[in-house]
Parts: sequence; structure tokens; C-alpha cells
Amino acid sequence: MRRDVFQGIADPTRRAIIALIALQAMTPNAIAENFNTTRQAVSKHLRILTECDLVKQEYQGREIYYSLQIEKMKEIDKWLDQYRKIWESRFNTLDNILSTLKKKK
Amino acid sequence: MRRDVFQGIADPTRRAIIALIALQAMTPNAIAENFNTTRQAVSKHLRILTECDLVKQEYQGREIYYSLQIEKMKEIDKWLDQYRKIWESRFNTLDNILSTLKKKK
DNA sequence: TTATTAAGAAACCGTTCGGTTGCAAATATA
DNA sequence: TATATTTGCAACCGAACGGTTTCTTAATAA
Repeated sequence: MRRDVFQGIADPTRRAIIALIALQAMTPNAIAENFNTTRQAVSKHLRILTECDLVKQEYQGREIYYSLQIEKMKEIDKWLDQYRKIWESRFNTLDNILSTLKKKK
Repeated sequence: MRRDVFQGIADPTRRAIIALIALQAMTPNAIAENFNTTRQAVSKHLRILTECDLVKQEYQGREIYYSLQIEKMKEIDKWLDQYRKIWESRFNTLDNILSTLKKKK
């Protein structure tokens, strides 16, 4: 199954999971306690997040700690960069001014 | 149908469309010429992009010009901000150093 | 050893997705 | 006016998604 970061962050529950484990590693059970859903549903999301390398696992006995692979988030930032150039440009500012004038008219 | 930006950018074809119309407005036909797919498929993507406000339409006779609503892209940037803080932090840098040392070992 | 607990795997279900084909409406052109 | 063009809409299809329930495996605790 081909996965990429953008598919990983597409689901709101997965974004919530990402936020949860961004600062500290957590087990699937601990993560699932934060949602009104079954552990298996969370487990599936973790699988998808793992498949697109947004998350890494650390085995500790029978428990598995999941944590965010922050490096992968930079990919989104890198993709955004081309558009950041646009919205920071003078042309866009000018465009905003023009459309503001239009509205007033 | 509830849509958000993250769903909008989830599909690779839609990201390509976004890149195409980022700098200049284009009609569905003109956009479709850039893909090995039917005009209707592109039209569906444009519909989704419109629903999540990533794209705006401008009617000109029977033609409709689609262009990127760059403001909406800032939402992704804003969401990324919380993670940018993490990957730019000293703690993370330290973590990188540690894992580099681990690999060398 | 025997329960118990943590987690993944498999099967299933309804919905959405991405795509196609076909059609209707509106505008432009002969 | 008749015809061609641009576009959106509806119906349909197979695959993937998000979720549940059930089962298996492996590690811990009694």
C-alpha cells in the first residue's frame, strides 16, 4: 500500500493522535483512552501513520510505544514552501488591496 | 458535505491541480489537458477543492476560471506551527545527536 | 502453570473516493 | 435559428476508508 504524509494527516482522528504523541511516546491503549472509539480503530490509524513514516514504534516488553517522527512533518513544510513564497509576495498583497477596493465599490 | 483543507490536499492529482492554478487562473478544460484523465474527473476534484475553499471560481461567459485561494493554505501553515516549534527546539537537536551517536556505535 | 493483559490480524459492514459514461443547461458561433 | 462548445450533474462501478467484532499471539502476574 502506497502511503504519503498527506494521506496520513487527512483524517482528523489521526491528526489528534499526532498531537497526542508529539511530545511523549504512548501505547495504543493509552492513546485510545482519549477517543470515543475502540482500541482497534486507533490501532488501524497507527498502522497507517506507521506506513507513511509519520510515527515510530518502540517495543518495551509486550507494550509498544508510539511517538511522532517529527522529521516527516518537515516534508509538509517543504511542500508548503512554494506557496509561502506566493502569499508573502508583493503581488499577492497588491491583489488583496485590489479586491478590497472592489468590495468597497 | 463537510470538507477541510487536509482532505483537499490529500489526493496527489488535487495537489497537482493546486500547483497548476497557483499562479494563474485556468478553466477546467485547460486543467484537464495536463492529466491523463477525463475532464469530469478533474471537475470532481475542482468541486472538492471548491467545497473546502481552497479554490475560487470566476465566471466569464460560459467559461469558469479557477484559481488558488492562497489564504486557505495558511491554515496548513498555522497547523504546522505547533510542530515547527518541536523540530526547531534544542531537545530535538539533542535527540538527533543522540541517535547519530547510536548509529555510529 | 494458569490467568490476565497488550497488541496486532482477519473478517465484515456501510460510506466515501476516484474514476467513467451519459446527459442537460447555458453560452458562443455558423 | 441551428449547431458546436463549455461546463456541471447524475448514475454507476470497483477500491479504499473508518469502524466494529472476534480471534490469535506474546508477555506479564497470580
